[in-house]
Amino acid sequence: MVSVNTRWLSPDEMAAWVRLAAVLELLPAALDSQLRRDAGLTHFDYYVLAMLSETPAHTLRMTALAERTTATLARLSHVVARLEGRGLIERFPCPEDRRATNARLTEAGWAKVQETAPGHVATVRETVIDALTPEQIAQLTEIGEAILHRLDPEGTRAAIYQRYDPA
Amino acid sequence: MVSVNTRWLSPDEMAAWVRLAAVLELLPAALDSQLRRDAGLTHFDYYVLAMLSETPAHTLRMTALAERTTATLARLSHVVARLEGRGLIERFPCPEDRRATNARLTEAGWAKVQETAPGHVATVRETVIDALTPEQIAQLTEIGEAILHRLDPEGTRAAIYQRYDPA
DNA sequence: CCGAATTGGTTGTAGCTACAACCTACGGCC
DNA sequence: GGCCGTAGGTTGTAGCTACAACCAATTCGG
Repeated sequence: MVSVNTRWLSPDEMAAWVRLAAVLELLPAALDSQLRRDAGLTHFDYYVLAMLSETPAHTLRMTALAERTTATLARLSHVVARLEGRGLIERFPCPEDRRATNARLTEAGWAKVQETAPGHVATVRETVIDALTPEQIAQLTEIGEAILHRLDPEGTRAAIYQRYDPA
Repeated sequence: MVSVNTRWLSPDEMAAWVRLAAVLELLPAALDSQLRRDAGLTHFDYYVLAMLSETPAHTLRMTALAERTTATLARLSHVVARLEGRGLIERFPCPEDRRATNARLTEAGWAKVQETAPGHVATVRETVIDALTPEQIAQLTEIGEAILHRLDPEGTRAAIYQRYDPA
């Protein structure tokens, strides 16, 4: 099964990949640890709350929420169940489609987002945004776009980011 | 505790961050799933074996291995214990320092790396490297460097990548 | 309409990671 | 040369994710 003529990485490619791999390992840990320390939330928990907070009624169907957070429905179901247990989210059956479930931010959940957001944004600035020049920000957008196009050609899972178009 | 004047992200910054966050979520999953399917290894398992395979004697002290894989010693200890149970790695006390433990690739472990590497490299090419132009590869190296400098100013945890210098 | 396939979601469980507690060996220092 | 602090690792456990099995509601073909 082993290909006899693998195209190995050139030194330039290796340099880029090794750094990306290290970022992949360290950055999620850094984000998680700030949010856990300051708000008792994982990064994914926060993302779920944040996505709900950006809608007019602070409400989304589970499937829509799963798309916006690039998660599987199973994972989302577990996470929302925990957040519901903590009183930050409430679930109720969708009137239009009786298969579906809506998730809505509670008052406490909305308050949690508002008090957590500044610290999170500050961390993102410190570790990523403020480390880069404006040109690099633009380059990173293009690079991210290119990689996501390979990871998810249909754009079904990560459809959200298209709303944030720099143009 | 909430800062009254948070510097929120501009549209350009938001565009870059949202894409990076999506990559952070999807890329590790893609790498893990290929390696799990084709070799029964997690991406971290593979990294551990790969780092050992790059040394002359296929041997490293646990602490050194932890640095090269940017992991905590506790995590590495669990992982190596599992890989040892599968016969891919063996541990033995370090002669020079009786506190220390050496980890060495077994024959089977070395074979595993050789048969797994091509498929892994192919995945890295498909999802990242071949999606980018040579200019973008260079830009990604710089961007990764800048972010890592914030995540780990001392360079203690991710010292390895300095060996792969494009210059 | 009626049955099959599909959509929307939940739950059980195995496996990995983080965190903290713990143990042994080495080094300095007086 | 004994004591304290630190370095090097291991282990126990709680919590999160992935995977697969499962169930109910809807849609579609004939």
